[in-house]
Formats: sequence, C-alpha cells, structure tokens
Amino acid sequence: MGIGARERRDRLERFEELCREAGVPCTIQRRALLEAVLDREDHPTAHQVLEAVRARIRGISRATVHRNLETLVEMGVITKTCHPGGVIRYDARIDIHHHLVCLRCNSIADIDDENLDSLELPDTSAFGFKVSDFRVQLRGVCRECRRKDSKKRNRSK
Amino acid sequence: MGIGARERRDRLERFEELCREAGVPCTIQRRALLEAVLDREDHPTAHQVLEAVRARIRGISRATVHRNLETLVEMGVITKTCHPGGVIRYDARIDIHHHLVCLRCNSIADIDDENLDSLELPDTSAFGFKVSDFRVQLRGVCRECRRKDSKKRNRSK
DNA sequence: ATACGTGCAAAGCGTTTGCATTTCT
DNA sequence: AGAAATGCAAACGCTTTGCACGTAT
Repeated sequence: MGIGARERRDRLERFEELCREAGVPCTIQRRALLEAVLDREDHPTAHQVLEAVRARIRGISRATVHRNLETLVEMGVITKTCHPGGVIRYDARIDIHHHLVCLRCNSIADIDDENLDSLELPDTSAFGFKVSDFRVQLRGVCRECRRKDSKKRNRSK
Repeated sequence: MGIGARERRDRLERFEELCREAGVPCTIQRRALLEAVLDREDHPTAHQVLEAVRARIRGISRATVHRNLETLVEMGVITKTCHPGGVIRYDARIDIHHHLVCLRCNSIADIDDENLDSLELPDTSAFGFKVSDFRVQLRGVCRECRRKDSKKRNRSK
C-alpha cells in the first residue's frame, strides 16, 4: 500500500508550492524528510525517519527532524497518527483511510473500506470543534501479538 | 459526562472479581488508581492520575502508577486512548464512544452518537487481526486552539 | 541584508527497570 | 511461606530549547 508514485510527485510539488506561497525556505533537509515519510508504508517515528534520511544527509540532526516533521504536519503535507503509545508517529497518507490499532504492541496498520469512508459525521459545532478529517480505529490485537499470546499459554500448561 | 455512579460501582466490583479469579493481589494502590481514573471525565495522563491519588495515598510512587495503569488496561477495566501526542492517556470509559481529537494541542473530547455506534465494521480476519472495540476519531481543531489562532491572526495584522 | 533554518549540546519530561523491602493470598 | 507488589533511585528514550553559525530569499 502506501502512496503511489503519482501521488508522491504531486505531494512534493504541493510542498514546494506551499513553501513559495508562505515564503518558507524549502531546505534540502525539509524536502528529504518529506520524501522519507512519503517512502514509508507504515507509521514511522521521528527516530525511524531520521535513520532513513541519514543515508542522504549524513550530518542531519535530531532536532531538525523533530522541528521539520512538525512543520510538515502544519503545512498539511503529512499527518500525525493517533495511537495508544508514548511516541509520536507520522503518516504519509493524508486521505481518508482507517486503522487497525493493536492495543498490545501499539502497532498500526492501514485498512481501506468504502463503507467506513462514507460515514455520516455528527454535527460538532456545539463543541466549537472544526472537523477536518476522520479515522475509524478498529482496536484489538494484531497477528504477531496473538501468536505470542498463544505461545505463552502453551508454555504455562 | 464520564461514567455514572452505578457503572462506577459495577466496575470496581468487576475489578475485584477479576483479581480473585486471576489470583492477582488487589492492593490499595491498585484500587485507588482505578478509582482515580473512574472519577475523571477527561483522558488523564499517568502524571495526572498520580496527582489525584496522592491525596489518598501520600507516598505512592511514580513507578507504581505506571505499572498499575498498564495492569488495569490489561484487565480490561480501563482503556488507553489513541491520540496524536507523545504522552500515554487513559480512559475510564470502556464502552463504544467516539473522540474529537485536536491536532493542534492533542486534547481529546468524548462524543456520543448512535449513528457512529452502529457502524458496520469490515472483516479483518485476512489481517489476522482480532477486533475488540472501535472508535471514530473526528480530527480537527478544538475551540481553544481556534480562539488562539484568531488572536494570532489579529496580532499579525 | 535579514530572517529563518540548522547543528550541537544540554535540559526537560515521561516511562521503565533493578533491587531491597513490604504486603497480599 | 511464597509469590507478587511497592518504593526508590537510576537509567532510558523521546522531544524541546538556547545559542552560535550557516543558508535561503
């Protein structure tokens, strides 16, 4: 899954356009970080993005990664994913899609489903809340964790 | 909102039952932590729960809070919430309900909606994923953050 | 030329772990 | 008595911040 080649190109173009419009410097670090996220099919942490970018920019610093991932989110060219853990995770996908969230290991997998996409959202204006986006999170236990669980059960018998 | 008095009582009872069944010690710390979460209507961090519990148990330690909140989640008497931030948040509610997630300040508010509750979930057996639960997350910007944004805009004019 | 971004190092938080001691069953 | 939990302190990992220097517009 992940995003396709066309979408990837469009997103980079949009990024450069937004930089120009906002007068924000389009540095090589910023661009490389965006590409690193776009090239992933999972929901990487800042650390994972750093590892990936180091191949292209040797001396890039941890602080730059954190600062810029946040900038890219604000620009709307990537998003943050919601997860039950204690480490921030980013997502290349900005379109409507949904998540399988493992409550055991905190992993997240994408799931696409037209029925979920066409959900009718409730009115949130009473909360003063402006909805921009939504995700359905199917919470439970992933394949790996279920396997580990059954191993544990066998051992204790 | 939050949970009602009856639900609160039932949950504590269920907790004690689960302790007995599993032969898990039902310590005063454990019980106090559960009560502290049940008494909150928001989605507290471990630190917030610690603060609340200190009133009853002076010398309770940070480690005990973290360890036991995790235990309570495993027992299924509280849950973890999914959020875009870097701090783990707990939730007194274990029934199906939904969230308004602010992507600016990472705050979470509950929202109840029958239409969302009756959502038809896709089949996840192909992923080896066992669904136990679901949440719809309406992502966007909360009232407070929108206010701050408009103030900022005014200043820059 | 100026504003903004970067790298570095240190600080700041939240969470986890090892170990001696206490408590629950 | 024995297993498990607690408290404490240190370690750990992720994120943020201050500052000197470099770079994009």
